[in-house]
Amino acid sequence: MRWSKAFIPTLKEDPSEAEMVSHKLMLRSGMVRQLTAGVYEYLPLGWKVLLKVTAIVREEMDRAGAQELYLPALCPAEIWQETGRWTDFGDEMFRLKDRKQRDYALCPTHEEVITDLARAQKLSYRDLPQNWYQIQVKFRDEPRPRSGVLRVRHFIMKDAYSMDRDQAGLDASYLAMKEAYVRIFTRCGLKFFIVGASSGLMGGSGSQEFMVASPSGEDSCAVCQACGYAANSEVACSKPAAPVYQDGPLEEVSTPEKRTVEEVAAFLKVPRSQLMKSLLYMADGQPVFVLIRGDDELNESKLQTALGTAAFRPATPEEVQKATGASVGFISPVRISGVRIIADRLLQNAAGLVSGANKDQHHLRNIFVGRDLKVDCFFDLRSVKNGEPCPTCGQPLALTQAIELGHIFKLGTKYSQSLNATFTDEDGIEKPLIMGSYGIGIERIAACVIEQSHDKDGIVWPLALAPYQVVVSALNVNNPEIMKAAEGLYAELAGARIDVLLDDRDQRPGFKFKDADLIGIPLRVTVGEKGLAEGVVEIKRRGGETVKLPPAQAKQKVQELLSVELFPGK
RNA sequence: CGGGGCGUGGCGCAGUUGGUAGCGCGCUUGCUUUGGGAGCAAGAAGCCCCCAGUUCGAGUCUGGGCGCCCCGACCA
Repeated sequence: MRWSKAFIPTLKEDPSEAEMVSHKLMLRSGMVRQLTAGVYEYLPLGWKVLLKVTAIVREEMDRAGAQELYLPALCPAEIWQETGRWTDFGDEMFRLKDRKQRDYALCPTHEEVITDLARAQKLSYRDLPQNWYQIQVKFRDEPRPRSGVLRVRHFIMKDAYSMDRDQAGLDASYLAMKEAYVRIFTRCGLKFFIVGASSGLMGGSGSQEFMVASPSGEDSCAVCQACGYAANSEVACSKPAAPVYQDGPLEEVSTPEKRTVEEVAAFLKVPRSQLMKSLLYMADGQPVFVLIRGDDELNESKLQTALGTAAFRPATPEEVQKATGASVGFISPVRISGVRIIADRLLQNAAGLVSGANKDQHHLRNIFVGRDLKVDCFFDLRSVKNGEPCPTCGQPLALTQAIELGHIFKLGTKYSQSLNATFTDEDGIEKPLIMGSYGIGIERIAACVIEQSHDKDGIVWPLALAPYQVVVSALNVNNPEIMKAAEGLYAELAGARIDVLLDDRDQRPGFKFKDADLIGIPLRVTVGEKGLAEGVVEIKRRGGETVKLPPAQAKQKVQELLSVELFPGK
């Protein structure tokens, strides 16, 4: 490609809407432009990078035995209604009607479609296992798109779905995908880690996420350096020290206008850990008390698992009044009957607690959980805090912000059962397919690589993802000698099937260097008057050292540098 | 959905007590220049987010919308 003909609209200044480095650099390097909130256009340079990413993904998925197919993004409501997710997805699903007023969705994910495909095939155990994948656009009406290409409403995903006859088969399929993911992210040059994760709306028995540490990440992960325990905070647990409780007679105390944990603890001169937060939630339309220690934070992901439903929310002040007779801040399950009570495990056998008296401006002291209220069930409901002991080895856990790049799920039979997707086993009996699902955010890979690999001048692409591997900079297009040498090299490199860009723009050298650095091309071959006077061209690694050598040897040297970088360690 | 910020040439921004819009970058043309985002000269390019008001007169004041960004909530 000749730069003079290429559409690479670079920007000298940072666009004001961008906050993250990757966002700024993607805009400045002319990779992407925003069309509207959470919707991006990929310009030629950005698209080339995505093509490099998807090529790696395809190679590794194929190597792992998966087969590529292509499913529609437009999908009728019926199959979503069959699994219940027409409702579960709520506002996050883009919905539309056709001319006959039939409901459709723009698919946010494809379990329903793939399962529908599988059930129509009347599979035999002989056909199994199967693993089908696609690289395709997904639509999600995010409440708040942000961070450039990281959280968007329209994005490309590689999604794969495995079908097995039994759990052992699923385990093998899952492991194969996990290994493929490790290879994919490694080849993309990413530093990543794997955490145990919540299955959320997807359902199923277990899942893991592939994470890249980043202060801008939206997920928090608890990681143990000592034993390797790593989990998303949605599911992470810890072994906090067992508190010592002092028992005493239940008593009511006046606490005028003291509503929050801080206010009450300060007023009564007790540590926050001695308070019991009594939260009233509405779950599937029924009130439920959720109890947690005063110094802990309720983890809503864990609460969802405990409640077994996603349809829950904090009760309104009116609902609180109706259930307890008091206002928010002065309630507890003590002396309340007919309301389900769930509590964090740390409150098991807890005594001497302070919580609301169900009477405005009053609290209770010395609440003894075993005596004064009856908890229906204890769960782990609290969020892990930085530095708490690891649940497996006891060493301190570190909380790290991270970006989710991929997520793999053991779905089991959630979709095959609700959609009746079965196979016929050896014994002639139809059984539900045991399924797994595996996703990778394609754009996120590109953004995370930029986050991890850039300097003050711009992107530093690893060779595997670079839109061009080499740029030949002809420093003065009005000098025939330079142009002859540059054109010659360009033709030679292109002929060797190297992705090469010829900077033949009528610009000053500094301008060209800045641009080349900005878009992050790994190797730059500089053809200028200075060099030619000595009979050499210069080959410079992005952000690295320069070698000078005669033009005739340049191609070989470039190939050498490229092959070293493409197969690191070999 | 709560809180905050911002909408003015393609991009980054300025615009005073209300008086008919400007700077830098980019773009076009010419000349000079050519090793880290050149200089000079001449140009083109603006429904000042939209709609209503107030006013002789609104980018500026008032009201109502819409859009975008950030924080939180939410979220494979």
